Amino acid sequence: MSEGEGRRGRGRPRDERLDERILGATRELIDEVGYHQVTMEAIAARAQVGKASLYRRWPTKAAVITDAFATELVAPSAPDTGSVGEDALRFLRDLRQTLTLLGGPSVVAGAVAERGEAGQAELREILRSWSGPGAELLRRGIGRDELAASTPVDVVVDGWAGYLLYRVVFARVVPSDDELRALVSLLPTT
Amino acid sequence: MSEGEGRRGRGRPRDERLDERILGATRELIDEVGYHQVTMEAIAARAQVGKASLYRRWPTKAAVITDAFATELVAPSAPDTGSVGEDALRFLRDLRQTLTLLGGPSVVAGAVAERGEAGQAELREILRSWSGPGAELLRRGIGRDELAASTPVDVVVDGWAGYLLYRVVFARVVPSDDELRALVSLLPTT
Amino acid sequence: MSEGEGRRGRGRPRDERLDERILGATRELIDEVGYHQVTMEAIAARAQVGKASLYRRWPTKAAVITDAFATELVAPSAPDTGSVGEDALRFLRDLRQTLTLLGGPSVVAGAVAERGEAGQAELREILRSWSGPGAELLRRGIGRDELAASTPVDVVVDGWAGYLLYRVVFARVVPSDDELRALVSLLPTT
Amino acid sequence: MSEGEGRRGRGRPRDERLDERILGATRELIDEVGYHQVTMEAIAARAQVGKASLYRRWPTKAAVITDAFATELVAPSAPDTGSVGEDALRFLRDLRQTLTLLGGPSVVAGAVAERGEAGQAELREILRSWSGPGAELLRRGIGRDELAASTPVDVVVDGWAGYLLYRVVFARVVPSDDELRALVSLLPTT
DNA sequence: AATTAACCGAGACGGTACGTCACGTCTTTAA
DNA sequence: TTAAAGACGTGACGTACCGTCTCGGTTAATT
Repeated sequence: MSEGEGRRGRGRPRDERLDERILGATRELIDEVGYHQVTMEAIAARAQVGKASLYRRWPTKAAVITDAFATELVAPSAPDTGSVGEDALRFLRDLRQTLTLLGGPSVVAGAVAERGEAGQAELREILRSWSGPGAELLRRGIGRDELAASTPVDVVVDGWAGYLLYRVVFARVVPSDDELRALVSLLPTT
Repeated sequence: MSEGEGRRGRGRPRDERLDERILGATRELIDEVGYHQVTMEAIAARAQVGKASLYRRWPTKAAVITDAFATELVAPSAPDTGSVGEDALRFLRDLRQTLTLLGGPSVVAGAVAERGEAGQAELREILRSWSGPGAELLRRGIGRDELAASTPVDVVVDGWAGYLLYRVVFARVVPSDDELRALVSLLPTT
Repeated sequence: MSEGEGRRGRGRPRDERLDERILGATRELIDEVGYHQVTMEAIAARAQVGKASLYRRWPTKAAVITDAFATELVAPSAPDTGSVGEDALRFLRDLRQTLTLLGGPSVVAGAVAERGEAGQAELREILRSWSGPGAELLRRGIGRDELAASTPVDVVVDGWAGYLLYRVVFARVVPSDDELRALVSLLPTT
Repeated sequence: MSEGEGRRGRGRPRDERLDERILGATRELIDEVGYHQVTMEAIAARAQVGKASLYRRWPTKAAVITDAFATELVAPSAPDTGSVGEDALRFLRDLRQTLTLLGGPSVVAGAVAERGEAGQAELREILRSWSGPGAELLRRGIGRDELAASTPVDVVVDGWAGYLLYRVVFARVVPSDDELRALVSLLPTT
C-alpha cells in the first residue's frame, strides 16, 4: 500500500477543474485582445475564479500564458514515408500549422520578452521538442544514403525552425507549400 | 526651383536634440535593466525631459524602444569578395553581430509582442533592410555561375535571418563560425 | 426582527483604521503646507497607504479634506447659565475658536470652492449643526421672557455665524470679546 | 511737474483691447464650468490670445479671476431716504444682488482659498468697499437720533456682510426681503 | 527709410499631480 | 485547506495644466 501519490493533505482538496477553466479563459482572452492586454484580473473574472486560486497554481502571468499554449503545442511527429524529401515537407507543414495557430507574434514573442532567465528554460524545452523529430528524419535520410553523411543536422533543423518563426511570427507571412519545397530542395541530396 | 522644406508651423519648433537625448537614454536603460523594466518615467528622467515631450513624439513605450534600436541597426552591407561562400560568411557574421548587440530576446521580441498592427510595418521594414544585401550577394553568385540558377534566393535569405533570430533571440545560443559555415555549405553550388 | 447591520460583503473588509490614519495625515499636511499644497500623493505617503485606498473611500481631494475637518468640528454646545446674554457670549466664543482652529480661509473656503453640488449638502449639514444650539439658547431666552417673542431666531443665528465666518475666514481678523459682546448687545432684550 | 504716465517705451505698445477680451472670456468660463475648472489655457484659447499675453498682464490665475469680477462688483451705494430702516433695507438688497451675481460660492470662496497672503489684501479692499457705505448710513441714523449713540457700527455692518455671505455663498439660500427686514429690525432704534 | 524693441499668436519645454489600472499579497466568510 | 471576493501597498500609466521659453511675424517710436 502507501506508495507515493501521497499527501492528500487535510483540508479541502484543490478543484482540478479550475485548471482548465483558467487556461481556457486565458486562451480566449489572448485571442480577443492580444497578449499584452491580457491581465490576471481579467483571467480570474472570466474564469469565475479568485485571484488567489490563480497564483496558487502559477507564479506569474507569463507562466499562465505559456501553459495555456504549451498544452496546445503538440510536438510535431517525425513522419517516415521512406523519402526524406517527403518526410521533411510533412514535418515543415506540421510546424507551420503549429506556429500559425499561435495567432501571430503576440504569444511566442510576448512569452520570450517577458519571462526571466528561469522561464527561458521551459521555452527552450518546447523548442527542443520541435527540433527532435526534425533531426530524427534527417538522420534516417542519412542512413538511407539519401543525404550526404556530412549534412549538418542541427543547423538544418534550426534553420527550418528559424525560417518558419521568422516568416510566421515576425514577417507575418505564412510560407506557401512551394516555399517549403524550396527549403527542402536545399538539402544536400546525394 | 526652391522645393519644399515648406512652412514650419507657427509655434515654437520642436527641439530636435531632444529626440536623440531620449533615444540615448532609452538605450542606456535597456542595457541596464532590460526591456520590461524600462518605464517612460525613467526615460524622461534620464533624458532630462518632460513626459509630455516623450508622448508628443511617440504614442507608446514600444514605439520609443523600437525607434531607439531602429536607428542603431544599420543595414548589413553586401560584401563582394568574388566568392559567394566568403560573401555569405561575412554577411552572416555581420547579421550575427547586429542581433547579438540587441542584447538578447528582450528588445526584438518585446517590440514584436507589444506593438500593434501599425507598428509591425515598421519592423518589417527593418527586416527587409536585412534581406536586401543578402539577396544581392546571392544573385551575384548566380551571375558568376557559382550557384545554381534555380537557387531560391528569398527562401535562402529568410532562412539565414530566421536561423540567426532563432538561435540568438530565442534559443539564446550565439552560433559559432563553424555553424555559420555549415549553413553556407548548404548553398547549391554548381 | 433583528434589523440590518446586515450582510457584510464577501471579500476582505475595509480596514477601518485606515480612515483615521488618512484623515490624520490630511490634517497634519494642511497645517504644514496649506490647503492648496496638499496632494493626494502626499496624503497617501504620509498615511502609509496606497492611493487606491484613498480613492476607494473618497472620490476627490476636496472630499478628503472636508471630511478631515468635519470630524473635528464638534457641534458647539448650547450653554444654559440662566442668562441669555451669557449663553450667547459663550456660544460665540466656542464658534470663534472652532473657526480659528480651521487655520484661516484655506480650509473652509477651499472646500466650498472645490466641491461639486453633491458635496455642498454635506457642508450645509455642518453649518446646520452650528445653528441648532444657537437657536436653542435663543428660544430658552424667549421662554424666560428675556427676549422679545418676535425675535427672528434664525436670522440672528445666521447673522452670528456669518459675522464670525466673515471676520475670521475672509477678513482674517479674529473678533475680540468686546466685539462679541457688542454683537450680543444687539439682541432685542425686553 | 508733468507727472508720470511717462515711459511709453520703444517697442510695440500693448493692445489694450486684449485686457477686456481676456476678462470677458474668463467670466464666460466661470459661468460655464465653475471657478476650479477654469484654466489659463482655456482662457487664452477662448480669448484668442497667447498664454504669454495673459502672464504679461497678471501673475497668476487667481489674479485674473479676481480682476474679472472686481470690475463687475460695484461698491454698494449708501442710500439716503431719511429713514435709517429704509436705507438699511436698500443697502442690504444691493449687497444681496452683488453676491448673488457672483454665481455661487465658486468665485468668492475660490479666490479666498487660492490667493496667497499678498492677494488677500486686494480682497480685503473689496470687502472694505462694501462696508464703507453701510457704516455711513448707520452713522447718519445715529446723527438723526434714529439709532442709539452706542450702536456698534462696525459690528453691525460686518454682521450684515457676514449674514449675506453666509447665506448666499455658503448655505446657498438667497435671503428673502422678509429676512432682510428681520435683520434690520435688530437695529437698536431709539 | 532703416533700425530697434516690445508686442503678438502659437505651441514646445520641464515639471507636478491627477485619477486609473494592474500587479502580487493578504484577509475575510463559506464549504 | 481551498474557494470567491475584494481590500491592501506599490508603482507606472497617459492626461492635463502650470508658468516659462522660443519661434516667425507685426507695430510703433527712434535713429
